[in-house]
Amino acid sequence: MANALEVVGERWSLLALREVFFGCTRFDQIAANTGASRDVLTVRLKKLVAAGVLEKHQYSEHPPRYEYVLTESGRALHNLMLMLKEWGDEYVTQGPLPLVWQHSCGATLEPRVVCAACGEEATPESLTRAEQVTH
Amino acid sequence: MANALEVVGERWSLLALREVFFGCTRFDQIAANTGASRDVLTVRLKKLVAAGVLEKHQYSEHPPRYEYVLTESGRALHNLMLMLKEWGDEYVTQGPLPLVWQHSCGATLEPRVVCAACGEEATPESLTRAEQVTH
DNA sequence: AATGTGAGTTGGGAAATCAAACTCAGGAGG
DNA sequence: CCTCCTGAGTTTGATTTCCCAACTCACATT
Repeated sequence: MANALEVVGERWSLLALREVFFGCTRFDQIAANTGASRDVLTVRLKKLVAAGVLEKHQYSEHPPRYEYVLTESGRALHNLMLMLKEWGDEYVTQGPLPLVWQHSCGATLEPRVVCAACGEEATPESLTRAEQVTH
Repeated sequence: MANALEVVGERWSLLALREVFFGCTRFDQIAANTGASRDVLTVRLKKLVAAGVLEKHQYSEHPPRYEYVLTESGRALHNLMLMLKEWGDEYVTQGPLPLVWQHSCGATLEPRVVCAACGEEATPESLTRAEQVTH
């Protein structure tokens, strides 16, 4: 957790990534939609690129224009963002939700975290420490 | 997401909550295990209590001693923390993982986010915007 | 009486944040 | 050709936060 937070735990990082997920990949859009100040956003995006979460692509040479795209590592943050939104929706946000996801099965998405092996929910009580495993 | 980050998005908040999940519920323990400075930790814990994520219980009157316990809202952060750890393990942490969870089914936990309705994975491609729903 | 512990407070300097203005490269319009 | 506009940052100067070490205060222990 601490390692993950080193990379995406600073203010604006996750909101910037949310914008990229939404297809807002350009600097000015991200700045406008997140509310981050431009200087801080510059630093955050550089850090995310350095960490391999985003890549900076030049999509036009004349004039020089850039966009930020997700790497695999960045795309893998989708689950984290779903849970963050879910918790916020459930316990923080008052009134109507600004966004509701519909799953391809037709239902309104209610995300659940399960064990990949057995499909049962991963609750705090269902977990115990395992012996060290080399990564 | 932004609302959730307002509550748990500041530095040390999630690490403090991790400690409480681990059963380290006392101020000095949390400070030592997270590395947060004591003054900042004081502010964070107060904010988490105010937000209804933690409760401060006095478990001894003479001498006066306190512990922080999770509310339902706090316990609901478990999923978020699992995903944060999972992403860090997968894309940030080098070398052996400091902690591996075993699910009650016997397998090493590999958390997956699925749609509660159909049990299929909730990928970015499987989601579309739904119409507004009152909370 | 002296020392220890838990749970913070306090103080001062370093670092990060903010908003607004500025830069720079390159169109677009007249 | 001259002026205005846009995207993508930089710069600047004024706040806020953060960090760390030392201090407090109420009890307990030796």
